[in-house]
Amino acid sequence: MDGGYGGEKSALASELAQVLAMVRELEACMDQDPLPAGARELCAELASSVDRSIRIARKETPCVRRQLRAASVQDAAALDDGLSWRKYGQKDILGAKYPRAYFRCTHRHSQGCLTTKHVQRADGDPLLHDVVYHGAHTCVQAAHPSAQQLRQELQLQPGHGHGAHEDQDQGASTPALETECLWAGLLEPMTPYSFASAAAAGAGADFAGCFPLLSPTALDWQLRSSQPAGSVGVGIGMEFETQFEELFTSATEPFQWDLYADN
DNA sequence: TACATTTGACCACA
DNA sequence: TGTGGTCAAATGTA
Repeated sequence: MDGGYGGEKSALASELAQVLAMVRELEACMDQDPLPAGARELCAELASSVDRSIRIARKETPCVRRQLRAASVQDAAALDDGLSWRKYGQKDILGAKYPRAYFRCTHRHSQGCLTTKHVQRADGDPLLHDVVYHGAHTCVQAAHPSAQQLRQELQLQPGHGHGAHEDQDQGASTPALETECLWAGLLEPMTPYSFASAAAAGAGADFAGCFPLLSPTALDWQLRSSQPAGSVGVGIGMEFETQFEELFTSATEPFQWDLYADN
C-alpha cells in the first residue's frame, strides 16, 4: 500500500532532475544567437515535465472533500464515516458563520496514521457539513469490514452515480451512526490546483489509485474519476450540482449517494 | 485512570 | 500582519 507512494516519490525526484537538466541546457542556449532550433522543443519538454511533476506531487497529498447532512443539529456532532477520529482543535474561520473543527486519526500515535479531516458547518444550512479529508489512512481500521463492503457495493454500480449507502449496517456497531444521519453524499474531490489541460484531467484516473484506504472517500473518488477524461470541468460540475439540488429537495431516501464535482 | 474534548497559544505562510 | 492549522495543558467523562 505504501509502496505506491515511495514509487511516486522517486518518480517525482526523477522528473525534477529532468527539469533541472533541461533548464541548464536552456540556460546554455541563451548565449547563442540565433537560438538553436531545439530550444523551442526543449521548452515544450520542460513544460511537459513540469506538468508531470505537478500531477505526481498531487498524488502525494490526497485531499478529498465531501458534504454531509445530519438529520438534526444534535446529530451533526456525530457525523462519522466509520473511522476513528479525535478532535484536536477548533477555529473560527473568517467569513464563516460557524467554526471549523479539526480531527485526526485516533491511531496517529499508536500506528503513525497521519490522516486529518476538517469539518465545517455550511453557513446557509446548519445541518450541512463540509468535510475535507487530508491524506490516506494507514492504520488497521482502514480495512474496516464495512468500508470494504461499501467499496464492493459501489464498484457494483460503476458510473451509476447512485448507490444505496449501507452504512446503516455499520451503524449497528458504530454508535455515531445510530443517530441516523442523513448522509446526503455528494463528493467533491479536491485538488490544490485546477486542471489546466485535458491531459491533467485524465490524471484523475491515476489519482484514484492513490487512495489505498478503504474508506468511502476513496470509493467516491474512484467513481468520480470514472467520468470521461476532460469532463472534469465547470459545465459538468454545474450538471452535478443540479442533480445534487434535486437530490436534496426530493431526499426521501436516506443514505443515498450521488456524485458531485465542481472543479 | 485512560481517553476525549475544549481552548488559548503558537507557528507557518501568503 | 492576518489567517488557517496545529499543539498542548486543562478539563470532562466513562
